[in-house]
Formats: sequence, structure tokens, C-alpha cells
Amino acid sequence: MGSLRKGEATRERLLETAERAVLDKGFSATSIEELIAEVGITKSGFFYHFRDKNELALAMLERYIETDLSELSAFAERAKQLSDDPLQRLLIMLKLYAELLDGVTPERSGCVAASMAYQENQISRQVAARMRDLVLAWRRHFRSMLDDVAERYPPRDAVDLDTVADMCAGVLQGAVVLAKMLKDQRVMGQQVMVLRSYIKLLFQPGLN
Amino acid sequence: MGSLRKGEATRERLLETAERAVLDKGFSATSIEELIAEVGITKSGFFYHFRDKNELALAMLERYIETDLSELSAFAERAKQLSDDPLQRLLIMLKLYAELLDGVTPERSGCVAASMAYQENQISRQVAARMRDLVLAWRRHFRSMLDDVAERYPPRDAVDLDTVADMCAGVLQGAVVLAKMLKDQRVMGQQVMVLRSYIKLLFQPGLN
DNA sequence: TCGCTACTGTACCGCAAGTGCAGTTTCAAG
DNA sequence: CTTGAAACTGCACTTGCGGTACAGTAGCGA
Repeated sequence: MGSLRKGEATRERLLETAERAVLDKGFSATSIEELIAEVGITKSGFFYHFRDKNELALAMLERYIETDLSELSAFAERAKQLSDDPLQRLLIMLKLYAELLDGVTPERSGCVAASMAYQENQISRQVAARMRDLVLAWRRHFRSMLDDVAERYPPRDAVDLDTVADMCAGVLQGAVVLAKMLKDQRVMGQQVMVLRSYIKLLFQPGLN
Repeated sequence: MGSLRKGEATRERLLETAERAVLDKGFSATSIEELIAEVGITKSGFFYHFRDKNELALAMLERYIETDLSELSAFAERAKQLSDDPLQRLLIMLKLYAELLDGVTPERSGCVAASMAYQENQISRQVAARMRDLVLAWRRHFRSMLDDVAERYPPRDAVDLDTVADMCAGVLQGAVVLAKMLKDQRVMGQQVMVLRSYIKLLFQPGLN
């Protein structure tokens, strides 16, 4: 059938190789020639799959968004199984995420979208649009969890829940940057745990 | 005297131009030829000042660190004048920062260090070392303010203050990334205000 | 055996980084 | 007024990368 054609396999290997390289050293520092050498095809072969480097970026982003969002859903699902309480669910999910981050290798850590974000004005409109979609998806995801929490536990501080939802994604993005700057992966897990502390303080009753 | 030599002025113009370009479109997308065209010197002139692009990066980072840390100190100083209470000082400082971020233009927003952080393995050891220094300086800065707060107001949650200090810098870094991805500057100010909310909840007494 | 998919091979262009070096202007100290 | 260092210019050249163009071909399923 068409679903597992040979071309798809090569394309996937290119995307996988590119993702590793991009997370390790950035998009513009990743050369096409380096990718084809690792995958074992020629330059012509590369341009058979992608019109140009920008289209590679778009495909990488598309792929990243898909896996990232399904990972997020999986964690939410797992948390749902582990507790009935909306606050506990959110806290469990953040703990799961922190544990995931502690186990990831330095070279593979980072966000494909964020690595492209800092090269703003050289990326295409389509890439920019998909980046925006991703942030909005994160916002929706955390917002819906926060809504469930706020319904049962009134927040202790007057904050906009969309902004708190953004913070959930933002703290992680910031933690990645700090981890890269410090060359210390541990800060990622740590930062998520501090975010958890905020959620606890914001909603959890009976904390003095 | 040696302090305001002509060479220093040209070098400074190069660094200033480079910083604007890098914040707008990233380091690797910023070409030397574009810089010299704007500054009005030749390629040879550029290489008289910097051995290569990496040395430019190092000088930019050095310059950025200096101005960033002095800006931070200035805000802390201003907050010190406005209140005697350590918690209020920190909250005021964050508010000042949020206001600064709301007023900055999109092209000039961002952190020179962070824009280089995502190109990790192609930057020199020296640049990496200075990036580390910067994060540690941020940590020290916020940590000392947090220590003052914690002395008077015991924290409501068992968190490591170094990690909270990292979060102060991290939320900002994350907010920059989100702002770039969303093309919406407002999230930067918003995120700092949520961070403020955390500090309030963590330390402020009498909140229910 | 036909034709499509998935490539290879070759040749070439333009741009940016970087090298090397000789020559020139500017300006301040002797 | 001269001299010499600082701050460049000018030119020629190399390498690497992104990208174009296009002809040819191996494998494979209908």
C-alpha cells in the first residue's frame, strides 16, 4: 500500500536526522550536505523530497508538533487515570513531565519550534504560522486543565488563566534555554517542579 | 586619550548594528557583509576589529552581559529607593521590568545570549563560558533578593531558592520565545506579572 | 513491458566566510 | 615637520553551502 512506501522511509530518516542535528546545533548550522552524508543519499535525492531548506524546516516542525502534542495528551491521559481531582491531575502531569525531562540526553533536548523562533525574520510565513498554532495548542491544553481546577478550587490570586497556561509552556521554554546556557540538564526538571509549586500555591486550599 | 579612540567608535557601531540584526533574525542569518554595508567600512576593516565571526559573537555577548547586568542593578536600586520591605522591593522590581518589556519594539526584543544558546555546538568554548557566567550572575542577583525576602517572610512552600531565582530569569527567557512564536509582545509583560504572582503567593502573609 | 517512484550523476551558479597582503589615510607624540 | 602606529582600503583568491537544471536509471508493482 501507499502508507509505507520506500520514499516515506527515507523522508522520515531525513527528518529524524535533521531533528537531532537541529536540537544539537541549531537549524542554520545544520547543512544539507551533512544530512545526506548521514542518511546515505545524494543531494539530488534530498531535493527530491524537499524543495528547499525551508520546506525541510516546515516538515520538521509539522512532525515535531504532532509528536509533542500527542505526548502531551498521553501525559494528561495518564494523569486522568491516576486521580479524579483536577488539581492533582495537573500536578501529576507536571511531575511526569519533570521526570521525562530529567531522563532526556543533552543533545536531544530542546524544542524544534523554539530553535527556529530565534531566527524569526528568515523563516517562512508558513513556519511562523505553525509555530503560532503550536503555542495556541499548548495554551488550549493547559487552559482546559486549569479551568477544571479553578472550578473546584478558586484561585488565590487574580490572574488570567490564559496567561498561567502560557506560563506552563513558557517556563519549559525558558528552562531549555537556561539548561543550554548552563550546560546543566537538571534545571529543566527543577523548573517544572517550581512551576508545580506555583500551581499548588495558586489553587491548593488549606496551605495556611 | 586612549579611551575614545576612533577604532573603538567603529567597533562599537559594529557591535550595535550586529546586536540589532541578531535580535531581529538570529546570529547565523546575520552576514558580515550586511554589517559592513550598514556601518560603512570594508570587509578588511571588519577583520581588523574581529578575527572571525565567532570573535564578534564573543564581543557582542560581552557587551550584552555588561548592559544587561547594569540594567538589572539599576532596577534593583530603584526598587530599593521605593520601599524598605524586601518583598515589596522584589515585586516592584518585577513590575518595573514588566513595564520595560511592554515598551520595547519587537525587533529589539530578545536576549543576545539566548539567541546563541540554541546554536550550542557551533559556538566557541569562550562564548559558552560567558553564557554560563551570565546565568550564574542572574541567579546570584535574584537569590540575594530572595534571601532578604525569605528572612522576613518564611516561604509557604519548600522550594530551593536558587531554583526560584533561576525561574525569574527563566520565565523571561521563555516569554521571549513565546512572544516570538506568537508574534505578540504582550506575553512578555504578562509572564513577568504571573511570576510576580508566584512570588506574592510564595511569601506574602495574610493571603487567606 | 510499461510507467511511476525514488532516486544518482554531473555540471554549474551565487553568496558568504575567511585568508593574505600590500598600500593608504589619519593623527598624535617626539 | 617627521615618524610611526592605528585604522583602515583594495584586490585577489579559496572554500563551503544552498540551490538549479536536467538527463539518466534501478526497482517494482500493475
